[in-house]
Amino acid sequence: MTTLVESDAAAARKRGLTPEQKLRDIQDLFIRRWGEMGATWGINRTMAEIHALLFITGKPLCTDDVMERLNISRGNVSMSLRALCDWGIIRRFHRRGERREYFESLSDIWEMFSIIAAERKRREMDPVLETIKQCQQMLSEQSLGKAAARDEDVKLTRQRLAGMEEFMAVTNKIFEQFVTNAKSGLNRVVRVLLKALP
Amino acid sequence: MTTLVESDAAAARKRGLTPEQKLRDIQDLFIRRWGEMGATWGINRTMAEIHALLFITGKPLCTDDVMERLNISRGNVSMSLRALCDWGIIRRFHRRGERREYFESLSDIWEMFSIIAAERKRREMDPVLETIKQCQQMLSEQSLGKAAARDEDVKLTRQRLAGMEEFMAVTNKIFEQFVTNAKSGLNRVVRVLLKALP
DNA sequence: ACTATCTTTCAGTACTTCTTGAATACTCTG
DNA sequence: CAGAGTATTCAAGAAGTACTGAAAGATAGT
Repeated sequence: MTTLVESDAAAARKRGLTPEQKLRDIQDLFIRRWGEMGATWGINRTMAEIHALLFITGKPLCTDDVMERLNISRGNVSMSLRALCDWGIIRRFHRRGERREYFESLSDIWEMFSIIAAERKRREMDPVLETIKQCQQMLSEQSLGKAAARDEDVKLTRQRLAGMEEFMAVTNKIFEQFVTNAKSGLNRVVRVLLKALP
Repeated sequence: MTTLVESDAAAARKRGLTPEQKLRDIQDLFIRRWGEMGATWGINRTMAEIHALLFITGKPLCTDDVMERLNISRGNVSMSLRALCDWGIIRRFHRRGERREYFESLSDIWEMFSIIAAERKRREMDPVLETIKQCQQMLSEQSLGKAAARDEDVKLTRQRLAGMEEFMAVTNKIFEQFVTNAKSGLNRVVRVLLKALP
């Protein structure tokens, strides 16, 4: 796949494309890869590609720009742009005297990452932590009775839950740090981490 | 959804289930949640559930145990167990004098996390970093020619690529730390990080 | 109020992924 | 080595997701 893309671009260059076309090819390379990555992380490929496009060009684009560039339908673009806005990693924006709306990506990757991390923590990790606590509560001596609570299997499960709780709690904490220290602070976090390690 | 599960379990308790059944209900609660979470992270729900089952019970189980417990077909269980083994987060294992094979989950969550992080880095982040470098190379003055290389749009894209490269590089580094410090070391990493932060 | 331009929605379709179950392969044991 | 018990594979079908295009909904200008 990559090979195909590469050789297309390479061939094109030799055939003497305009600089604009070359730039476009290079951007497409990035866009595709980003889309592929998104797909494996549970983000729909098209949405990831649209975001990659807005990010990599660094320019505000309108619906038709995106449609033309990525060959997708108006409806799809509309829904995906809305979703990206909901996530908060692109901004709608309006040009005086122009009818259509433009969209542009946040430019700071650390900030985008913070936003996404916060949201995924809230949506996916918090509920798990809650469930773990609930399970622990249900496995307590009060809930089960003394005899049952001493059962080997119960003890094992309790142990596993405790391990998982610790893990989730620490992970959550790290996420929180990333979130509250967004932007400038984040770099600090990372520098601290990297220096402190062998 | 949760409410349904909860109230089922609660009702059952009142009807006087055996301790084994109660334990089972509680484990199921965890298993479902874990499955849901997996799904949003690009891991197939069933696979996540099988892993959760092996993890939470802490006991070796055979194919039929899993089939019966989660109501899934033999073929599906077989394939999912293999995939989990490939990931390296569960172990196949053979009991003397018994014909069938058993499976058990690693017990250390930090270790499992390391394993998964390493693999996803390799499969998903490394290729992106490589693509970014390739794009940068193609945008260099040598590749584009002097005039084109000074173009505003080219500069913008170069800037975006640089930002992304930094981000990916740092993230990769963190992942690497997690991986090489697996197990005991990991806790240290985390403690360092958490203490160093406000 | 009408029109031109742009956006959103959504039913239907295309595509992808997951699951099953039956066929096949493997592996012990007598 | 026959056959019982188990495991694996894989084609077909089911379920789930994503995408389109056309129609309806907005909004701004006249």
